[in-house]
Amino acid sequence: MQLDSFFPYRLAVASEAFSRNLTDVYERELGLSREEWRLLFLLANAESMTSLDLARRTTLDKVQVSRAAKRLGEKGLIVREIPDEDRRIRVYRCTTEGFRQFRHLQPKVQERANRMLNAMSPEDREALEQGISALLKVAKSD
Amino acid sequence: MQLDSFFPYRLAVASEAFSRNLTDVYERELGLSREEWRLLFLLANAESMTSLDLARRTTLDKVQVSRAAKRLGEKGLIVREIPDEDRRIRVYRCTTEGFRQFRHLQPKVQERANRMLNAMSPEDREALEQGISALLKVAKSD
DNA sequence: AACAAATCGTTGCAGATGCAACGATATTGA
DNA sequence: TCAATATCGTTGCATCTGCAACGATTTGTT
Repeated sequence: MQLDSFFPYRLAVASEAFSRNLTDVYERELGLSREEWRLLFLLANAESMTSLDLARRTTLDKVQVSRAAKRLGEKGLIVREIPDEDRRIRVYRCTTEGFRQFRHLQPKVQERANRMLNAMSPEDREALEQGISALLKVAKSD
Repeated sequence: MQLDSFFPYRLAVASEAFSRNLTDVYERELGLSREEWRLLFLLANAESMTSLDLARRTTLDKVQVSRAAKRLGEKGLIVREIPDEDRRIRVYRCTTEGFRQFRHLQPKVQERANRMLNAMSPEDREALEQGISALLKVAKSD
């Protein structure tokens, strides 16, 4: 058995290569890490979210959320609020600037992703989508 | 557009989940990182390899190879040699213990991978294999 | 031969990461 | 009520990581 034919390895390499390609975009344009990008993505599409919501929906733990949110705050892209109902919790929302930057950036990221996906045949693309969906179901629970 | 339906995100989540599952095995059994596991994998299937060979075939850079190899050496799983032809280069090879541990560990890792893959339907599994192969081709070069 | 440039591996350092401990707040139960 | 317990976010710390710089060695040039 060769490493290059070991499926888990191939999956990891493909995913890393794809991811790095996208990271290039928001890293260079806005200086965002992948974690920050994920939070901005969620917050740009929601009125507001708590840390726990963010953690659940990004597969980040609370420390990562806390730090990524802190940096996004320092960049003026999101703001943090402490609700009176429960002062342990933090509620985040996009700033106007955050929305603006996201609207500017998202199409570029999408375009970069599409560039790679469009380099594949429609059949391969569909297979990939189907395979990843199926894998998500079985790998998540385990 | 929701984050959960954004393909790059789904790919990353699936890959991370899969990878973490396998890491559990060689992390717990031998205290190996993913980098170390990759090097051991290559060296257990080759007579010997140089740092450059290892780097090329693992998508690790030379620093990662150097550090992972150092740790594998400290664990007695591989040895390092400096060839007389070119004393800048390092040549690595598995120790008897390295081969032994790999033969012991590899089936367990494979089994864990198979457990997840077998939880998928044959069609999904095939689609996944096809999709990842195609993705590797386009994402690597870019 | 001798010096400049290139190659290779390692190390130092700054920043990132994961984990446990902590402080603040809220909930529970006696 | 109030003390014990649980929840949430942040911080400290040890470790890991990526990058540039470095020393050792080899190659190329004159």
